[in-house]
Amino acid sequence: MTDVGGIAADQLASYVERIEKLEEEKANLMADIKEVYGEAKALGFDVKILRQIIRLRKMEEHERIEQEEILDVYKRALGMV
Amino acid sequence: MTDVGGIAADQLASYVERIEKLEEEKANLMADIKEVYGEAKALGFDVKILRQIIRLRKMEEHERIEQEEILDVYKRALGMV
Amino acid sequence: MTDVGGIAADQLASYVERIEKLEEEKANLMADIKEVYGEAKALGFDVKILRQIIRLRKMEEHERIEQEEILDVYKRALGMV
Amino acid sequence: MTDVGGIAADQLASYVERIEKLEEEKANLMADIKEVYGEAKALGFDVKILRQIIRLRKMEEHERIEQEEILDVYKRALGMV
DNA sequence: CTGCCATTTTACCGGC
DNA sequence: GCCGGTAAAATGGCAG
Repeated sequence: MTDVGGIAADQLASYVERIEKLEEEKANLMADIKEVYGEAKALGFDVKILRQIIRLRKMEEHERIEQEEILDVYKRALGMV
Repeated sequence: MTDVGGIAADQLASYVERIEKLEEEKANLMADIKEVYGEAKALGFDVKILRQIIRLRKMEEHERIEQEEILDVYKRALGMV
Repeated sequence: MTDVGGIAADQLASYVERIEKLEEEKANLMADIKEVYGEAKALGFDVKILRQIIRLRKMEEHERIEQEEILDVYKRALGMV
Repeated sequence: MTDVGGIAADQLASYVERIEKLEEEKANLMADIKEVYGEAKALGFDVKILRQIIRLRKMEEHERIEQEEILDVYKRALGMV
């Protein structure tokens, strides 16, 4: 299982590489996002509020999903499958 | 400053859109990363350790050494050898 | 600063102890909470929903605070101190 | 099962109360812990490392050793010496 | 027993 | 330089 002498070392290296590549892309995106916030700020928008907006819009979706889940739970509880 | 009446509303909408688009891409990447960890796990690698490796490699070498040294000092002070 | 040979070792040990003690109490509380959820579940309540209730009630308070904060931000933005 | 009409409503309210009370105590403890870390920091201790220590001490000794060993194996496999 | 979701914890980043 | 809040990582519980 964990004999990382032999070909497993190559596999391990491969996984590490793939993850690091993806993480780098992610870091770039995060930097982009930050930049956008910076721009907005430079134009006078309140970043804190802006973040709240983003969060709320995300939540609205989640909330909808969640509501559906609750509904579903109750349906099941009532045998309405 | 924050009078979001007039063209500013458009700007605000634009920023929100841009951010949400970037965040979506980010979410996708995160899903990809998760998937890679899943693969590695399926082949018998220890995911927890793998994450540690990724974390360690993110640090500058000297920084990592330094932290390990401090940790060691604390361990000795506490008799954790 | 970090010469942990000498009295500093005692200090360090003291901090570690204090933290561990508090963490233990916290762990106990968490166990208690879990137990309560377990009881409720045993009586037929849906734990997931119950958690949502708790979360919502907590949020309502936070939301209120948050609203006040936003209001404050806008007041400041408008020079209404 | 989840018909919360009748006496069950009282039960539900009771559970909510109990949980909220426990959560409040938990919040207090968390504040205390934070305070202790703050004190330690004020005296020159490295909080981040201190947290690592606490985490390490939470593990069983042999478990900790084992993890360190696996980590070492992975490091070698990746040429991180 | 595995994968998923929620919770908790850690680290980061900005303002004061 | 610290402190607060905010987001990411990691851990743990639960269901299927």
